[in-house]
Amino acid sequence: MATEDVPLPPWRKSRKPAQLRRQLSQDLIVEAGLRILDAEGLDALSMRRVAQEFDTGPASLYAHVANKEELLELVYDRVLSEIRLPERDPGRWKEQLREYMVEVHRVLAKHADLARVALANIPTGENSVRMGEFVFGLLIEAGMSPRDAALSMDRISLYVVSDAYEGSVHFTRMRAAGLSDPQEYFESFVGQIAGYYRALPAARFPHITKFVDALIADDGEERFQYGLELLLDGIEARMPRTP
Amino acid sequence: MATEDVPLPPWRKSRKPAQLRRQLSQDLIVEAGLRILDAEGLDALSMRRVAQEFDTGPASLYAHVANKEELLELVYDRVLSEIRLPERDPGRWKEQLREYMVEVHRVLAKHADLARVALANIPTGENSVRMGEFVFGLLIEAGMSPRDAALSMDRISLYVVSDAYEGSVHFTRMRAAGLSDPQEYFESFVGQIAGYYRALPAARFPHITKFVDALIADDGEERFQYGLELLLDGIEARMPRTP
DNA sequence: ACCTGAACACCGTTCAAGT
DNA sequence: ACCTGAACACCGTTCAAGT
Repeated sequence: MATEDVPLPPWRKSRKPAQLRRQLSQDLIVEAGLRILDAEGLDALSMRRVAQEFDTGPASLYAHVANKEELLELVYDRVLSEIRLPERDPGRWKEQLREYMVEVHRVLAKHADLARVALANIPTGENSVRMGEFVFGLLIEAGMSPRDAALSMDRISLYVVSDAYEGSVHFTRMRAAGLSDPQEYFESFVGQIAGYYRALPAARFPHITKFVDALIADDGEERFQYGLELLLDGIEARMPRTP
Repeated sequence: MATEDVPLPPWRKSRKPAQLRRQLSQDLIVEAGLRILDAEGLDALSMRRVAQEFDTGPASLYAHVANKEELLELVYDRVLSEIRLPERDPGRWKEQLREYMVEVHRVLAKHADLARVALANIPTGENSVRMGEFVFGLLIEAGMSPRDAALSMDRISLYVVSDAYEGSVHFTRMRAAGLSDPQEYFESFVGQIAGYYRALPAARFPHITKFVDALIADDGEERFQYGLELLLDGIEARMPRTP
């Protein structure tokens, strides 16, 4: 993959001389991991698959990363580095917070089911603290108490990451089903859910069966927005008055 | 594990006659899976490990469950069956919703990292719809529009499950570290975080470094409660006036 | 219909041996 | 210091053969 070798004639035992060993590095490994993640998903991102990218075995990676967990955290932080943060403007804290959440969500959604890494690992990489300083600082400067700001920041992060992960579950299922058109997948999935709801016994499930249309009306993006506004309104209620 | 056999003398080839084959069933398999989950965590819950519980190989399970995913969903629904729901009282919708969220969170937290199954699978088992009918019906009866009720229910579920999962990540780490006292783990973990924050350059991270105490003040339970109230307040703001 | 052993195509990590 | 092949201890699932 790395260097395009001329293939050896089949009767020659293809033994690479030791001098041609690949020159690995942590950065190269992380980039390869990210490529695999984007193209094939998190489940395909194995140590063996990454090593394959350098025509070698998985043992070669352990000189540059401690283990798979560290590799995933490095890939995660690499992706977070794509997030650009504006200058803080506390007077517009609500708009800025909304924009921030949408931006983080967008970047995570771009990279398959990477959000699962964040959920499973409580990341503390460079970019995580950079983002933490932005949100925490914004809330503090807008007048919130440090305790409320810390708690709000924490809940905001959980919400964005968990919703991004939920979205990626659908994406992964779509890929597993061999579909490539999100629209097509979405309609067939929603159709199945609707059919299931309609088939439920109305006596035991009166509200679900009565309002199936409302239950399937909103897609992932609208659901994300709704929860986002719920949280923002809750946070606003805890913000000191600024009339 | 299942039947307490008298051990064979070592010189006897211990070959079970075919008539003594285990009598498997889906229920027995699900119960065994739940036992393993509770005792050793979700990562230990493999088809091979479940089969071991019946002194057989993993292939034997496939007559009763389609695959591992189905087994996990069955275990998940089995756990949800522990949740008791009260009579709906729309006048107390906020209290009832709070109690519901706390109850679901409590049951999930009891069963290791099972919440991961919910997050990865969009469950549609019997108990999921039972819970859905409760929450959706409560919001409808309290006067909410079907659309808002559907969206609110969806966000509530995501919040409870994702927070339960986040909590279980700590629990799993505690077990991996060989600790058994949550207090001990919590203090060492929080101590590490605090040390990391304090060591950050104050020029780039002025707010984090200044308010370390506030950032580490609240534990998982308090963070869960805080987000819960954020959501409830947001939902209340979308509820028609009832003065 | 249900159960089984063996096999297939994978995993992450370790270790001794190479350069 | 960095890279490697081989091995270890695992996975989920399939399949032909048994009862």
